[in-house]
Amino acid sequence: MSRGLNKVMIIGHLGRDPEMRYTPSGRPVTTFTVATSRTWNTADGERHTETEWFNVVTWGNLAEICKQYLAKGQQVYIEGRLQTRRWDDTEGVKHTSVEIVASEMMILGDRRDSTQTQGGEPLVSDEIEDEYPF
Amino acid sequence: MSRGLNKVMIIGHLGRDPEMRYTPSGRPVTTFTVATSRTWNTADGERHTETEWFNVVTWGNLAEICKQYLAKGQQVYIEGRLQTRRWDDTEGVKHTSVEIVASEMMILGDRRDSTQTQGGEPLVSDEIEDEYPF
Amino acid sequence: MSRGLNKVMIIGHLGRDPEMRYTPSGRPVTTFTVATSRTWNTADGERHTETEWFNVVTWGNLAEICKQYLAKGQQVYIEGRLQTRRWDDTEGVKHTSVEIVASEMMILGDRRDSTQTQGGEPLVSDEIEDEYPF
Amino acid sequence: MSRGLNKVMIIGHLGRDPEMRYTPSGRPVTTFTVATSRTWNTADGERHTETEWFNVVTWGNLAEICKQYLAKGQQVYIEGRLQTRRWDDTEGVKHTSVEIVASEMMILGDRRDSTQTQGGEPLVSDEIEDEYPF
DNA sequence: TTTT
DNA sequence: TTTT
Repeated sequence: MSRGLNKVMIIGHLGRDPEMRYTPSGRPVTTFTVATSRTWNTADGERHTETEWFNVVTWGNLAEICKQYLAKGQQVYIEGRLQTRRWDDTEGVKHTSVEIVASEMMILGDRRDSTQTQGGEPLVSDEIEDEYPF
Repeated sequence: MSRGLNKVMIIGHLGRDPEMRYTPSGRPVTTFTVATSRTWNTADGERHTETEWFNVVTWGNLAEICKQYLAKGQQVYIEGRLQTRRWDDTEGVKHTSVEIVASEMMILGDRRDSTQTQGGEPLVSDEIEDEYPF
Repeated sequence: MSRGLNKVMIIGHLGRDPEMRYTPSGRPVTTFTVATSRTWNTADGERHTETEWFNVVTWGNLAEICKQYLAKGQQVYIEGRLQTRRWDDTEGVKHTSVEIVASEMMILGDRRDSTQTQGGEPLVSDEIEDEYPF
Repeated sequence: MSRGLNKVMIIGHLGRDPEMRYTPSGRPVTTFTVATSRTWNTADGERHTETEWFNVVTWGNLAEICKQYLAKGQQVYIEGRLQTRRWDDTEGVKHTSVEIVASEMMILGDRRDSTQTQGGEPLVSDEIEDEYPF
């Protein structure tokens, strides 16, 4: 049971390929950015678009899956909680980082496209399927 | 139809009374902060609590309702989208603000308590009910 | 990673005390109902309220927690997935049951109230706190 | 402000083309079905898939957009509330229908594919874009 | 830095 | 009835 709700759900496109590293204790962490766009018409009929960028962090198994199957440009659904981190850099300047700690990820759209984006030969569905460890 | 999803849902308690102001064009804006707590046990059995604070912004009718019915300490459900604003202050220092632009608000728990918190006589449920304009 | 999203989030009040039973293999299952109300005004100024009832099912640890801490009338947040079950009864009549298989539960409002509802002495917050196994 | 939360969010594929009709008062209503699949591995390593079907109802502008841009097989995000309707048919048999009354819809994946699915010539992106009234 |  |  939880004592509060802190839930973020986004659908958008990756701004760059995911990056994976390991904590000193060997735990995988993958980070990437996701752009979500919003379009609306003003009263005078003009059309506006605003893009909000999210920093996404994933841990453990999900980190490995994200590293392996996600690439720049792909459309994804991400669910997680919002986390603000604050730190001082070596020159004493304060920094704040807001990020989504993801608990769920879902690749949207056609998977063949996404595989092609990662370079290499396009795979047929069955071959992709067989590769999926989940 | 939207082109991306940017949805935040939180349940927590107000850190202070809401503040309402008006834009130059007369549109009401109400802001307040909400704390959401998360508790978990580490592998060695220790218990941790972490609190994430959210800045909430509401506009129009919802701004007026929030000003009128919310108070410090109350438990609320807030739904909206995340928005990052960046600006330079008069000394040229860069600032970033992350806030939830709320589209839904729901008072949780017993309303008599919340009314008492706002000062004045405690009201019975029916009397409160009659006051609600929505 | 999931292949589809099936997510339900509700806030409402329990229609009756939860009921716990065990599967043949000893796994606890707790069920209860939750009412969520929606109020709106029609064009001609009349006010309407509609109540939607949800059947909630919880398994394992969450089932035990729900049995122990929830009671009729309490306000809760429930998150889970929607599941439709179909079966024929002994007379061959077809039945359909739609229920939320809960993954998250959160008691809303003041806990002292909820404890009182369960009968027995009202507890102060700290005492309740100590009892919580999660 | 709402008095309860009743929110459903799904991502899945349309089981058939949407159907639009009009109420006696001329209000458009579009209905379609969406399949959401869930895959998991049992303890003994077997893989299971379960599909949950949702009936989706949309009204007004959203109904017209869904009729115009959705087709069988497309992947969509749908957000709305769950509604149960009960009625007796002409032979006195009781019926129950559970459906999502949608408030948001988002087409996922590549739009060119979805347009092709609707039959006719595949369109290039710009041509599709120009057609979009929102 | 994404996408339509 | 969908999709991977």
